[in-house]
Amino acid sequence: MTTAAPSSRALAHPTRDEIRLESVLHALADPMRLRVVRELAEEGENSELSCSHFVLPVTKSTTTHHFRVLRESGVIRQIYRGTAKMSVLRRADLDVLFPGLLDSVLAAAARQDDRLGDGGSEGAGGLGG
Amino acid sequence: MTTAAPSSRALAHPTRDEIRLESVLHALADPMRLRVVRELAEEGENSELSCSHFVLPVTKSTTTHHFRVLRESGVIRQIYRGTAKMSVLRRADLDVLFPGLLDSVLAAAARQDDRLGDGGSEGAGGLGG
DNA sequence: GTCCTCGTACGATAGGCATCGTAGTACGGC
DNA sequence: GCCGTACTACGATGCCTATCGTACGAGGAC
Repeated sequence: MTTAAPSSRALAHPTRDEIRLESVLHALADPMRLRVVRELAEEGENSELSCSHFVLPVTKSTTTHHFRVLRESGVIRQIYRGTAKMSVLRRADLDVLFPGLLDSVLAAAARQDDRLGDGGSEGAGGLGG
Repeated sequence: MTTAAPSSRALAHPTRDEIRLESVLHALADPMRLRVVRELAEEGENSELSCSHFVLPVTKSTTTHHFRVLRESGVIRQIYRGTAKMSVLRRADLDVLFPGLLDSVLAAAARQDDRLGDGGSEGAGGLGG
C-alpha cells in the first residue's frame, strides 16, 4: 500500500495483536483524547485529519503527547504527509478485536454530551491558550 | 428483597445522573478492577459478592481502594451486610446511560483472554495479522 | 538559500494513583 | 464481655501522566 510519498519518517504502531483492551480503555478515558477520537469518527473511516486540525485547550506539546498515547495504544494510525501528520482511526482493527466497543463508547459520549448539554452553546470554559 | 437489616452504615454512591463516561472508562481500564467487574457480571445481575470473595494478588488495603473507585465511578453498588460488604454491578444504570457499553467491554475482555490464552496454558495460538 | 509552519524531543513540575503496612472500627460467635 | 473476622482509614512511597516551555528538525513557500 505504498501510497504516494510516505516520507522517510516512519512511526511505530502496535500490530492488531498487540492492542490491549486496558490500553484502549485508558486512552479513551481521557477527555482530550476522547474528543479527538470522536472527531475522527465523525469525519468518516478513511478521513485523515492533521494534528493542527484539532483545537484543543492545551499546548502543542501536550497535543503531541495525547496523539502518541492514542497511537501507541492502537486507537489511531498516524502517517506523515509533508509537514503535516495525519491521523486515522483504526476502526477496522478495533472492530475485529473488540466488536461494538468503539461504537458503544462513541454513542455513550454523544449521549452524555446531549444529556449534559455540552453540545449546545455554552462552553463553560474559555478556550484560552 | 427482605434482606434483613441494612445496618446503620451507609455508603455514598453517585446517582445515575452523576455517572460519567470518563470515570467509568477509567475504572474499567485497570486490570484488577476489570477482573472484579467481570466476575460480578458472570455471577448474574443481582448477585452480591463480598469483597473477601475476590482473590486478588494485592493486599486488602489495595482491594478496598479498587472497590472504592468502582463504587465512586458508579460501576458497582455496595452495601453492608453484617461484617461483610457486598458488591453488585449497576448494570441497569449503566445500560440506560451507555447502552451496550458494558456488554462490549465484557465481551472484549473475554475475547482478549481467549486470544491470549489467559484461561489456561495453551500457547498463544492465533497470531493473526 | 532563507524563512515559516508543523510537529518532535527533552526537561521540569505537579498531581494522581496503585501499592503497601499498620492501626482502628463494626459485627457476630462464644 | 472477649475475641476473631471483615473491612476501613491514614500515612508513606514510588511510578505514571498531563501539563508546560523551549530548543530543534523536516518540509514547503518565496
